[in-house]
Amino acid sequence: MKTESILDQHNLSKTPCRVDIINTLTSVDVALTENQIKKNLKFDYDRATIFRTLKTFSEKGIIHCVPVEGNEVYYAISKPNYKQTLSHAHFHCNSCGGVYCLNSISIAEPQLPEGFSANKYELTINGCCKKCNE
Amino acid sequence: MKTESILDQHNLSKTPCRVDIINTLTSVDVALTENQIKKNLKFDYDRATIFRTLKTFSEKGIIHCVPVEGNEVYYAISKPNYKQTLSHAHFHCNSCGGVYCLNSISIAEPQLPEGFSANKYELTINGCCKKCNE
DNA sequence: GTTAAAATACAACAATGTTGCAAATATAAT
DNA sequence: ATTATATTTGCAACATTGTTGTATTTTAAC
Repeated sequence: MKTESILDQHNLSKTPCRVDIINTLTSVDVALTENQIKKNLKFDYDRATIFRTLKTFSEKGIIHCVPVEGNEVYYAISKPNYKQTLSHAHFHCNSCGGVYCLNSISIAEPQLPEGFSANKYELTINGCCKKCNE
Repeated sequence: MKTESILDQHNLSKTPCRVDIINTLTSVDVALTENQIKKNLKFDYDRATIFRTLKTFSEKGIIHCVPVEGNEVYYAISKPNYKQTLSHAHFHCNSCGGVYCLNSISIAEPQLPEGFSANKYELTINGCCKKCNE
C-alpha cells in the first residue's frame, strides 16, 4: 500500500518524518530497531520525534513491535489485517540479527492451564536466515 | 532444587546476592523484571551487582529471559533441561502483567520459508491469567 | 493567504544498561 | 582458625534509551 494512503486511512497528516519512516519500513521488508530505522531515514530527525512517531504508529496499528529475547525492540510494518489476526510469527536470525515477519505461518493453539484464557499468540523462531545460510 | 546446589553445579560461589535472587525467583514461580526482583530481595544490593548477577545466571542458563512485546525484560528460573529444549512457551497476562513459564506446552514446528533453519521456538501467549479471570 | 490544530526540534530529565576500580568477602590451602 | 588468592560487591561514572514540556514550525482546512 502507498505510504500516503496508510496515513490517510488513520487520519494522520503527511509529515516528512512519518512518510520517511513508513517508506523505510515498507522498503526493507524486515523488522528494524529504532536505531536501524534512524540510519535508514533520508533526513536526521530528532530522537523524540522518531520516538513519538513510532508510538503513534504502534497505537494506530500501522506498525507492531516484535518480542525478541533480550532488550532490543524491533518494529515492522503491519499487514492490513494484523490486529485482527490472533497469531503472529517472526523469525530472528542469530547470525545477522535480522527479524522477519512470517505472515503465512499459523500457530496451532496450545492447551492452556485451567483458568487461563488467551487472545494473542506470538511465536518467535530463532535460527539462521536464508542469506546467512548461503 | 536447592539454591546451594544450583550454584555448586555451575561453579559459582555462594554469595548473598546470588542466593537471594535464586531464592526469590524459585519461590515466586513466575518471571519477574529486574525491579520486581530487586523489591523481593531480603537486602538492598547495588543495581550493578544485580545486573551482573543476572547476566552471569543467564550465561550459565540458571535463568532465562522471556521475550515479551515492548521493552520490559522478564527473568525466570530455568528448569534443568531448559537449554536442551527446543521450544519454550510463556504466558503474559494483559491484566496483571504477570509472566508464567508454561513448561508443559510443546510447540508444533511450523513450516519455514525456503532457506531458513530454526534452532529455537519461543511462544508467548497473551491473555488473562487464572487469578485475573476469577 | 490566513488560521487553528498538529508535528517537530530542542532541552531536560528518568530509567536502564554497562564498566572500572577499590574495598569487602568467599573459598581453598595451610 | 589464619592466611592467601580469586572473586564479588558497592560506588561512581558514563552510555544508551525512554519520556515529557514547550516554543517554533508545518500541515490541512477555510
